[in-house]
Amino acid sequence: MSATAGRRRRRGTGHELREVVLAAASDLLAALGDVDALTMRTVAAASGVTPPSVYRHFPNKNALVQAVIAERFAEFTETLQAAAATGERPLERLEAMSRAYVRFGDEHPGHYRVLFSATNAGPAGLGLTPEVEHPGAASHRALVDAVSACLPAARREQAVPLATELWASLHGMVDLRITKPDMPWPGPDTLIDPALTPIRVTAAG
Amino acid sequence: MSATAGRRRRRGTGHELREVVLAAASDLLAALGDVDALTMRTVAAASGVTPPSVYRHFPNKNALVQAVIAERFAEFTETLQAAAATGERPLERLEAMSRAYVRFGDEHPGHYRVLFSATNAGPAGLGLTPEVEHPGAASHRALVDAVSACLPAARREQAVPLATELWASLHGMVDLRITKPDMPWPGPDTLIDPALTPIRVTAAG
DNA sequence: TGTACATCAGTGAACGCGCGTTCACTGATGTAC
DNA sequence: TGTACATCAGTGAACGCGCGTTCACTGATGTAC
Repeated sequence: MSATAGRRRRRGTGHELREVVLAAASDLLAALGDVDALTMRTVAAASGVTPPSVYRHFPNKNALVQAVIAERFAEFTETLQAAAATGERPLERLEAMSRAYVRFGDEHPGHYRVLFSATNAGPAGLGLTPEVEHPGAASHRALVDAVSACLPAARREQAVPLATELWASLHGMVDLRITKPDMPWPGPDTLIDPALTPIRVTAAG
Repeated sequence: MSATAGRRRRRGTGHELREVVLAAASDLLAALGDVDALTMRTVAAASGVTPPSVYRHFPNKNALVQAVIAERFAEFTETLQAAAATGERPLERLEAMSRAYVRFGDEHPGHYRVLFSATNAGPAGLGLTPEVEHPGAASHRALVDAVSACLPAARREQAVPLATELWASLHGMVDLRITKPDMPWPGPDTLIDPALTPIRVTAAG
């Protein structure tokens, strides 16, 4: 993040600055919570470098943002999976995963918004092509799998709608807690338990 | 929206253009879904007028945006209350209100995002002062009241957390359906019914 | 070991653009005489 | 009824700014001889 290295970088190790720039952009997006508010100039300054240097490592702003998003989605997916690994029974694992989801949003509100609040349409949209898999697809699969594991084989076809409904609840509480921090929000656990009720009912009944 | 009136407006009726500008800004925000993507120039052009004319009726962009938000929140609140009026029993009324909430988001995705997705912090934040009531406070009260009416008197103190949880579910499904339209979303009714379960349980048990 | 050279990650300056906003001005209107 | 005037909602042009991005250039480095 500082300019100590300057121009003294050695040949063949040119990816050092790439890492620095990526980290700076990630930190700035965490603070800003908005892709449009990020500028190449502030990324360069936070990396201790002039703006054109950033273009030696990323062809344009969108490529830089996409790289950060890919990194943070990977981290998010790992967080979910690590939490799920702590439980014994499938329902415990799903509950741990749900709590980890909300905790990620609470602890990284800026990143959460960048990952989940972008429209990908209109002028502010990211240039995602339908050919490539969405960078958040892995986390979505993790959630569907965790729900599926709770259901008896005969009801597995309900995993997708049930996971979607759970996702909506989790996303809603995280997003509202971020955008309306002044409201008297109940603790996350108060909200997570009821969100799991439909899955418990389907699993048991 | 057209330039027919031109400069021929009469003294004392100067609010005609104010209405035109307000409607143009509202339509543009519906299409853009993002306050930052709205420009005073496009508002002026859509109103059939030059940019400085807009400043005869609104002191700056933020004031114009706030006026649109106030209008649309009022419309949203009326939509919720009108839907609630159709039901007989309190639970029917709350269900009708929930459906109206989701329908509003489906039918006015751009406006919904402008109303509920703004951060009010950071560079893109709206200049809301804590002194004045939030423009969406009335709709929130309507939801709390509808939940409260479903509960026996002894459990009324749970109205706020239960309403918050319902709000999170509704907001989550609307927001995700808007931002990820390519996903295979189940119909809204499939998602609304489970979201009401905690309230049904609390009302009955 | 010493020197000439090719490489390429960095720089300083600038580009064109669109933005919110301001300025002096204009000319159709309603009013006073 | 006719004319001079004050009003003020509109205009055309421009401001300063920050943005993404490009350009020719530089100078420390590793390599070949």
